[in-house]
Amino acid sequence: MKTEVLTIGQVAGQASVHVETIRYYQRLGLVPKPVRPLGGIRRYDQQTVTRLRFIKRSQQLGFTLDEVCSLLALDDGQNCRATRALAEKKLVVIEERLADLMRMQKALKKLTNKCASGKRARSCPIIVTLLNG
Amino acid sequence: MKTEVLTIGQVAGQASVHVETIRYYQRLGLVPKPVRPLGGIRRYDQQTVTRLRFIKRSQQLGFTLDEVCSLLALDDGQNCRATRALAEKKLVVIEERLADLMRMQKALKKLTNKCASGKRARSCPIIVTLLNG
DNA sequence: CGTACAACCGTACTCAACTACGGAGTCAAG
DNA sequence: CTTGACTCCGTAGTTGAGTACGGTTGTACG
Repeated sequence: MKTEVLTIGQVAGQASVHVETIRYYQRLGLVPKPVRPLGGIRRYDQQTVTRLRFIKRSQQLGFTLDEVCSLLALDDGQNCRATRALAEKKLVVIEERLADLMRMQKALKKLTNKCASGKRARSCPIIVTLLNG
Repeated sequence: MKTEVLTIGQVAGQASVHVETIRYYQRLGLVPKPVRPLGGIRRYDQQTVTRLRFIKRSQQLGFTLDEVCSLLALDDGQNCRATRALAEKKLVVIEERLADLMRMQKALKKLTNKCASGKRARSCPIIVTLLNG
């Protein structure tokens, strides 16, 4: 049962990450570093690929690497409550960021509309707003 | 007409920024650096406060300092077209980020709901999703 | 055996927008 | 005339998630 057959480059290819990224994650402790046989190169198994995909998916959900660390600590799936807590906290943060961006969107839309509809005003309404609040 | 009466600290206070931030902006060329009288301290006028507020408001709309630089170049208000172009470009970026965050929000909501409604599943659905995509 | 391509490793750099630090000089109040 | 707050200046550190560099081994192919 020799599953450790992949080189770091092959793992990177399968997980669609750069080799350097894997080495970076190893430094952070997110990905285990297989033993290096005397004077040889390290070999990885499929689990590493799985773990990298886990990390990438978590990131796509907005988790930082630090938080991914916590998620990985729960990856036996037996701590649903803790996992859900993390997800809910992240959801709150995301909704705050959403509110922020929506405020910006609204303001910018208003400004560009004012600008577009301007009857060649003496002064650009965007600049005026930025100057005077 | 001696308008240059403020110290950097007073400017900072009026604009609600840190002194160090002003000095940083000066290095970037966003804020002019008044001449320093021989062996004295620099004095600022109200315009500097106005400019700092301009910068802050621009940032609140999502502009980077680099972009604020371009906006400042247009601050005579006579280049409405160029200004609007900047605002519209920014709007696009913001709407992309909004879409991204909304995707995350939706996914996280779905996951936490699954988790909440789980009849003590053997495995946490969040973890399972992260593991298997 | 030679060549070319990987892997290994540590260190340093990137981006943005600051923030911190340390030492020297200046200024106003008491 | 001293004290304490403030200013000036340059340099370095912070955060997060990598990316780049450069030199040394390892390895697969012919």
